[in-house]
Amino acid sequence: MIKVMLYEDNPQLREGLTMLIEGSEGFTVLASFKNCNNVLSEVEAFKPDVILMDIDMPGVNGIEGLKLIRQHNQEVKVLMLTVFDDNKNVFEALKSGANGYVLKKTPPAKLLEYILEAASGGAPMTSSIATQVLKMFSEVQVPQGEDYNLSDREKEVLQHLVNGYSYKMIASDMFIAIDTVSSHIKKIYEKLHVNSKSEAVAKAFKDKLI
Amino acid sequence: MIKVMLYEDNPQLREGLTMLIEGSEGFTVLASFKNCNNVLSEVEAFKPDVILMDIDMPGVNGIEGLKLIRQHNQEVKVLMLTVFDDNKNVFEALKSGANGYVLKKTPPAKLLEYILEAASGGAPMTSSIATQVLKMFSEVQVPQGEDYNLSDREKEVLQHLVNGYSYKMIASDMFIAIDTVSSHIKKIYEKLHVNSKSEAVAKAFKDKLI
DNA sequence: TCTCTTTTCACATTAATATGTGATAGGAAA
DNA sequence: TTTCCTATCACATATTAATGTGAAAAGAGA
Repeated sequence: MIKVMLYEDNPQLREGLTMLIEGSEGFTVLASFKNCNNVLSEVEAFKPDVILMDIDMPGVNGIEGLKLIRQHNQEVKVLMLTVFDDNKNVFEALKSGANGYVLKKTPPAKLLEYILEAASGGAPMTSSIATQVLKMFSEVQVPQGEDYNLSDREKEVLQHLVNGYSYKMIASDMFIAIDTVSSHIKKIYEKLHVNSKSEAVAKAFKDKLI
Repeated sequence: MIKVMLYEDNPQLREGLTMLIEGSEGFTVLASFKNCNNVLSEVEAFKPDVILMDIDMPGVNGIEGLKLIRQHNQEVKVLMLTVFDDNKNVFEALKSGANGYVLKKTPPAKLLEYILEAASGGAPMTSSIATQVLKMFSEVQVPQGEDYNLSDREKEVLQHLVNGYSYKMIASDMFIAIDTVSSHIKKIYEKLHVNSKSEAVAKAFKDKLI
């Protein structure tokens, strides 16, 4: 028996969902609320398996509610329920530890399937949400950080610069003369098109050379 | 009719998949290959709707193949196919623009459903993959980089350091004396526990102060 | 073989940085 | 009101960094 809790401000939808879930074999609704104002004590009291969480609610909304829950409870599965698949909320919810994200227009049968999937450790997502999630990943595209053709020795020196070493320290660390360090650094600056240590360090971070 | 291309090194599986897809109403296999060595010209020649791409292949593997494809073609849907749901590959594939990620143990009927879903712009994912993807999101948590209590003016100076400005440039940019810049930087070094520009810049990047 | 790149070193000079000490003024907090 | 922090500026000095010029050896590649 999967124990469900419901957070949804619309009374009709709240009733409808309750009836749907209660009327299905293997599911039960422990309680339902119209906002997350007392989410912590409620979840603590009812100990549900899955929480259906609307995002747009007056008072403490669904995302804030999720965050509150996750501060104390990593176990309970939280399935976000929303009308819109807008990017910002999706990202925020997933980042905050949601276990799934489905649209309200999901057909009843599918919704029960999603609840079951969440309860058993899956990550149910409406297709349009999954597409968005993938898009977020591909937007993380590292802009193919240029290579600048640094030689091995030059990379080594750059790494030392990033670590905040002075020429003298680099020289002693690499067992070479300070003038050699200077030579390498001249070459590095030339290749990176910079002319100071801090610019080189910044570029190393930005282009993920290190 | 959904036009599918297949990259899979195992001959049995390649044959099996071909038969499955060819034998299904509305699907056709344009061609299949055992590695991605010539993926660009092949995709260019056949213009498939969906590519089923194995990850572990000798020669150019599936992830490299995907990257190659995405350099020239953003349209074709690429569905990654693999035995393992290991974290590194999943992330790399999604980041590189995969449209879905399914395990080989997926039942045939489900696989066809996934292909269809990919073709129509969805993002099919095996449940275990979706769970992983969500986990990645919640791990993105920025570890709340320390604050160091830099004053506004100090943050401004630090930003200039990160941009590679010299004391002189900062002074002229902020309309203050170079000695004032020096004072600010002394204070910054004190607060960040460093004692050089490049260390400060590195720390700024590492702790996301800028 | 010749050329190019990398790695190494040296000497020299100017510019920039790091650091110390000290001072003034305004605003916020105790 | 006194104290603390911030922001400003000044002077001084030692260290470090940036840049130029030049050179030699080793290895890769044409």
